[in-house]
Amino acid sequence: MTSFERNRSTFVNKDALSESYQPHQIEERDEEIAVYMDALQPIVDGWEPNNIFLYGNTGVGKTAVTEYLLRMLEADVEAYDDVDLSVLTLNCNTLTSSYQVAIAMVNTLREPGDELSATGYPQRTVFTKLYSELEALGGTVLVVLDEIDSIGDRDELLYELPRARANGYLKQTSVGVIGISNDLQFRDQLDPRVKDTLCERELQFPPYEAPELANILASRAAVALNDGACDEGVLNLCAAIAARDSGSARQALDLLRLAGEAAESGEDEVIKESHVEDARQKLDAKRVEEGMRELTVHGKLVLLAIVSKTASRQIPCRGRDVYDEYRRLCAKAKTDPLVRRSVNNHLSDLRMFSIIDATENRSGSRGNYYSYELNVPFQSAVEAMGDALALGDELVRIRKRATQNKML
DNA sequence: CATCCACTGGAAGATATGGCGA
DNA sequence: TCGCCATATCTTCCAGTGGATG
Repeated sequence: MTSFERNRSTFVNKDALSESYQPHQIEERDEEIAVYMDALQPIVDGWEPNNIFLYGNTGVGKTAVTEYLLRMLEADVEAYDDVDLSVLTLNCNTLTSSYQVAIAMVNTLREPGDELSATGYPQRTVFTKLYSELEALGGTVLVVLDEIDSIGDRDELLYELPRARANGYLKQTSVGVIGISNDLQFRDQLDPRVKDTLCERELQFPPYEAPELANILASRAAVALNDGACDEGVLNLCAAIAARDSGSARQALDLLRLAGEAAESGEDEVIKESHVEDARQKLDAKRVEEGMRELTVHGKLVLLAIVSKTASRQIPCRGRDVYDEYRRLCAKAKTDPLVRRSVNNHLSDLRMFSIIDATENRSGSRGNYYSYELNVPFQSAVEAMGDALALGDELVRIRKRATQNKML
């Protein structure tokens, strides 16, 4: 008689290493928490809330600390009858204007089925609808706008919201805005009037250093992993890698989680340093795939042009040659090619995603231009292209050339 | 020292798409 | 239906760049 048995696992609770996990204690952010609590204090005291602006790279604890403190604040404020607090959290990730943020806010406040559509209304109308939703809540409303930098320079809402009461749009409700930004430049490019109010209280989260990351990892590993599931040095290695490239706890935790998965799938009971190396490559590949998903058809064609040049070892490759290859691919795909300027835009997008790299060439009377090359493993790029372009035979040829040139 | 090359990238306008209200 | 509204993507135009060249 056979039976099912649970695999002996590296993990006890893998969730403790995932993005959504909320730890009971926040490590290594005591100073920030103290300043943050001070900025939130007026709410407890029954005064108008401060507007708070947080900035720092991804994975340095801005969102985690915010969630942690606001949960605590909501619980603690229960004790006071005269404080009526609501928290409205919104990730502005995919929202590219104040208009869209306002619509998303209204929609989170409304019942399902009664939502606004993404376009069609004048901006003023949307703001008015937002005010009436906020007014209906009453009391103090904290609006948390995570990744607020994605609205770029269309920041009217950030001007409006903090002034809503002063301008008579709200009577029953006081609004405090907590803006969270990954982009350090965003603060500086804000309209000066916005900066004055929104950045009333500012809080910068510096990148984590390696020892701090090691502590964070240790405390999560204690919950997530079996005792002895981890070789000496693995935590430190994850911490060191993450500290060097980003200072991000997110990256450190991802490395550990993926290393654990690599160990499990290799039937190893213990995570070793080699598994961390695997994890790192996986993370790289994931980054490319995610960047790739954002690309339009032409963005992909431009990238494919560079991939194709790479397969023939004709890199680094100047814009002109990329463009020629791109036009050839467009003809294959029976798509009208874009003009050169637009392809330039795609190239600079790809550069922003760090999928490609550009070096400046200044050759005097023969002009200045960029030379492009892939900035990710060739393999990951080819795989992430998938067959979205219906250019299967072209992909086959690229792979073949790459094999001949010993790229794969 | 002016000129030139071969771009880069900002600005503004065009086009297409999807949705509102009358 | 029509006139508006917002957005994404693309096009057109063009000023700016800076080392080599004569």
